[in-house]
Amino acid sequence: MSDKNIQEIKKFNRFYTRVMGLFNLYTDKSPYSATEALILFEINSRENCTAAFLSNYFSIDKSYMSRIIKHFEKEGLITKEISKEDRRVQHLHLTELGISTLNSLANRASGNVETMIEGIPEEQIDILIDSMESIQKILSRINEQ
Amino acid sequence: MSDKNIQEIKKFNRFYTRVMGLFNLYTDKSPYSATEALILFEINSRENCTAAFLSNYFSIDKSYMSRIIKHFEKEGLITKEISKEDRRVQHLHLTELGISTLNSLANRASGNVETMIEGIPEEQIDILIDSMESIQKILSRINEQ
DNA sequence: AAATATAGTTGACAAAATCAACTATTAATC
DNA sequence: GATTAATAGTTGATTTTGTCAACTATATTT
Repeated sequence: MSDKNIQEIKKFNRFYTRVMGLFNLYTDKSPYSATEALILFEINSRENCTAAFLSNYFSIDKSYMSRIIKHFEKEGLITKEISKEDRRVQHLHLTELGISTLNSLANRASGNVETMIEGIPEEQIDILIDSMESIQKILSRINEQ
Repeated sequence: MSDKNIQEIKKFNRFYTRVMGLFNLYTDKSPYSATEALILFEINSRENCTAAFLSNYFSIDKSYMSRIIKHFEKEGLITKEISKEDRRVQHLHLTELGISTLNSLANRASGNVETMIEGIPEEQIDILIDSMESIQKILSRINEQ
């Protein structure tokens, strides 16, 4: 692999790290961190999501994950339900409050994205979206759990 | 702006957040955090870099930045030099040790990027790089300090 | 000269994350 | 089928990361 390519990818990583820092998606003025928002999102998206899955998926220590989940439960955002097949595992589900909290975080994130791209001409946005889709497609192995 | 586009960008943000988490660029098995690595990188890249610049550039609280810099100084990675034009400001410079530390962090990051893209065919990599360049170009307003 | 603004520091604190030890349960091996 | 190993999740202790407000020193504005 050419070193030039590696350098270019690293440059993009630095760039995009900062983009996400500046538009701290989900996070600003919210009592929930970006990590917590992403976790809520996954709990909502997956049938029978578990702490072990989330811990592995986000490479977050299971003890920390346990505390985040405990916190969500205490706040009334989620419920835990012990699996019938395996009594060690707990399926996670958003409550009504959890769903509406996630929605408000998601709306905030949408607002931030709008700010991020405001003023960019339509055809540039199309290129942006295409590029983002390409990157995901090419790196999608990562999506495998 | 179409909601579909917003959703697609948010999806990419979630995706790439995780990519960066998994390949925690710079960071793994290193005594320096990703933030610290990025700061060292900037100090090295900019003439007369200052704490105020870094604080603003990365949206990091100036008190925290002050401590990170103090830590670098204590470790012998940087030196501070009071500006002649304005005695409030301190120009930051990497020492030899700072440079070699940054190099070793950068090598580690390169290794991680290689792992990230290994097995991806050449022409896909080209698309990946092009896409990354497009995104940077389109969002580059952000780079303005 | 006085008021404001900026660069950086410090103390106190809070939030985020890690590590190791632990319980409970299930799966694998003898 | 008993023993061992593995997995899901929890808890306590601790460290790292980040925030907030007050402060000093210098520079800029009025």
